[in-house]
Amino acid sequence: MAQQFSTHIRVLVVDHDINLLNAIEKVCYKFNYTVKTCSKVSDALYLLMEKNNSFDMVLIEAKMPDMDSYEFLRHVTQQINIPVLMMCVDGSRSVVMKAINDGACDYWIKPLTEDLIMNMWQHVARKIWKQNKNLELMSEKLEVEVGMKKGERYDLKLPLNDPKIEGVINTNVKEESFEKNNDKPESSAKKTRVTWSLELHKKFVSIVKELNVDKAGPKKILARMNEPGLTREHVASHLQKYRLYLKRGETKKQNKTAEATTESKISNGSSEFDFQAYDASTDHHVVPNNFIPTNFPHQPNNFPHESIVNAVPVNVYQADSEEETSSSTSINQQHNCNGFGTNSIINPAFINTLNARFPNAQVRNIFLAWHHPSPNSNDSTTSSNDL
DNA sequence: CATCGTATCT
DNA sequence: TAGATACGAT
Repeated sequence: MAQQFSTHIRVLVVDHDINLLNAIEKVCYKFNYTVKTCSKVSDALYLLMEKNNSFDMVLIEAKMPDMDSYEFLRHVTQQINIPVLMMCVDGSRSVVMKAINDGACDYWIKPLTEDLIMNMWQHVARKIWKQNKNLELMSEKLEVEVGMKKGERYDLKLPLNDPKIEGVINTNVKEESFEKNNDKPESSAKKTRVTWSLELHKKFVSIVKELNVDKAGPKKILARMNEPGLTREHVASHLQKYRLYLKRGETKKQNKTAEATTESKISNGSSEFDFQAYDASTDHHVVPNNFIPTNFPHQPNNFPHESIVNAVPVNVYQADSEEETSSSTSINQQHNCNGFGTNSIINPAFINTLNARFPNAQVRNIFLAWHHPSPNSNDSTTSSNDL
């Protein structure tokens, strides 16, 4: 069963310890990953650059002799945009947080177990899903089986286990590249509504900062974002909001220093910013160890997923430390906005991707089930041989 | 013209 | 509220 999970995932493993590389490689074979190992960061970089799109994810040791792994991490997550997992014997909190802040999607404390590797495909799946989410456009809700037209999105009332899902997927696969064809004829281009996920926003912010304090125009930002489907208008609109947010932040700061004493702030509920934990520069979106991420992929309760234990994923909506934010927004509420909820929106492009990556129907369904837990998913694969 | 910034709409 | 759209300015 485990083999199905990892089908077609290509992973690059980087570590100075050849023995470990061999061990990992072996386990990767066992779970059917396509794996390439190298013992130097520079080699890894070269491999990634040489031919892009040749790997789906990277697993790298945090302390490498020849080059700073974190630099590598930042580069890969930002420029190449594939998930990077870090691993190290050092599991101290600061180190882990640094890794996560720099973009690592997980952190494994050595010694590793087979389970970690067995489950690492999930990071790729997650990434794909998030990307899909960013491009989401909510057009008219259609019946699943009726009138599918190019470029439209479908509101799949995900009936899990419903054999129709298979049909839908296959049907949609036929029409590919709906964003490539610029059919002029009378097509009233549907404007996509972009959801600025935290990830996307962080990317945005880092680009704005890098592009310098000054006028980072929508055009330039867009160019560096390199996100298919994203338009200048999208960026412009977001930039406007972001600037507003920055302004509010400043005035707030002033008010704050003015009233040094008598804090007494019960966050008057009103105008405290909720602009989605905006400010990717601070650390407060990182939460302590053993926090279970709630904002993504709800897994069926018994889904094998021990790897997250060591991870320190992000929960955007978790109150930030510096002030008790508008507390009333419960995390549970956020669940609905974030996950697939009851009605899931899935677009054809995403289905294509999903289908390509997980040709096995069962795996796809598991992936979908991931967002739509159902009581009858049973998994009990557990093996933990130390490497 | 293209792009940007702001106001306004949904 | 977040994101899209309209529109005048540069």
